[in-house]
Amino acid sequence: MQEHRAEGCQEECFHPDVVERLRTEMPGEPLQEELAQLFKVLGDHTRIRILNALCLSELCVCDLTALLGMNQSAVSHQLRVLRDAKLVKSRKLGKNVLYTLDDSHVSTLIQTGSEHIKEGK
Amino acid sequence: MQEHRAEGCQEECFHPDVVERLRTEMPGEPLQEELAQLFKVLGDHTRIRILNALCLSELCVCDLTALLGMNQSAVSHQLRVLRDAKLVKSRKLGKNVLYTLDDSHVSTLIQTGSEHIKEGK
DNA sequence: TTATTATATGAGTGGTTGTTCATATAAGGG
DNA sequence: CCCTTATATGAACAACCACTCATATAATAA
Repeated sequence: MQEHRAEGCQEECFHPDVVERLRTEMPGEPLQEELAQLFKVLGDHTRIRILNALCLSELCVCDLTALLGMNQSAVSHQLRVLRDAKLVKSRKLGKNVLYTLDDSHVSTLIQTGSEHIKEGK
Repeated sequence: MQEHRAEGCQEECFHPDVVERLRTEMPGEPLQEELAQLFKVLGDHTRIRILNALCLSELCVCDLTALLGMNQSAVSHQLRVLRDAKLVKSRKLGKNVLYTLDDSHVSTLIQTGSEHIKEGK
């Protein structure tokens, strides 16, 4: 049958017209790449614990080191990753460096992600 | 000085009281691990492109393969990852399998992430 | 049945990344 | 100045992961 071939995948795909429309309506590649990079930074157990902690209070590196029970070096490395991704900010106070979340989007992302998990039972 | 030592890091950390409070107020480890896992799944260029496409329309595997211009096998592998993470759902239609976003949290996450990037200039 | 097509999956592999170790920088205290 | 402490960083290594290739499964057509 002709009509069925028109809906098949062998020539191109199931919905060639929709695919063509998507090419113009989808976000640009640079934004999508940055998005993936952002979520990649969020996708680590240590960094999630850091962000969850900073959701509740401003903390210095040794606070986080004590809270997470891990190497100070490892914590600093992850804080650098979080800072490069603009997920946290820092300010110096004497010998210490205090970290906070960069803006409200960060806590929103964590909140939404948590809800998704809980609702998935 | 005594008072300054009480605020220092050498014994434990800068804010031992705050850290102690955080231990009880923070989400449990299992949830945080699942959160990290969720974001890890979101943190891939190919999967982000798939999700952005599914934000706009239900699509079958060959639609996505054509849209992304990549191996069908690679697309199927990533769809499996997305399905395991409950980020997408699928339904069979003849020889095809149609994919959609699992729920609204997924598009909310992508939306919030995109806003964060755009506002970061 | 056999042939064709759409999708899924196991194995192998190159590239990425989180941690540890050692060291460097920076800020006070004495 | 020197000494201690808080934080940052470079190198190296192990673990993980996204892709490719080959093949398997599922569904329709003839």
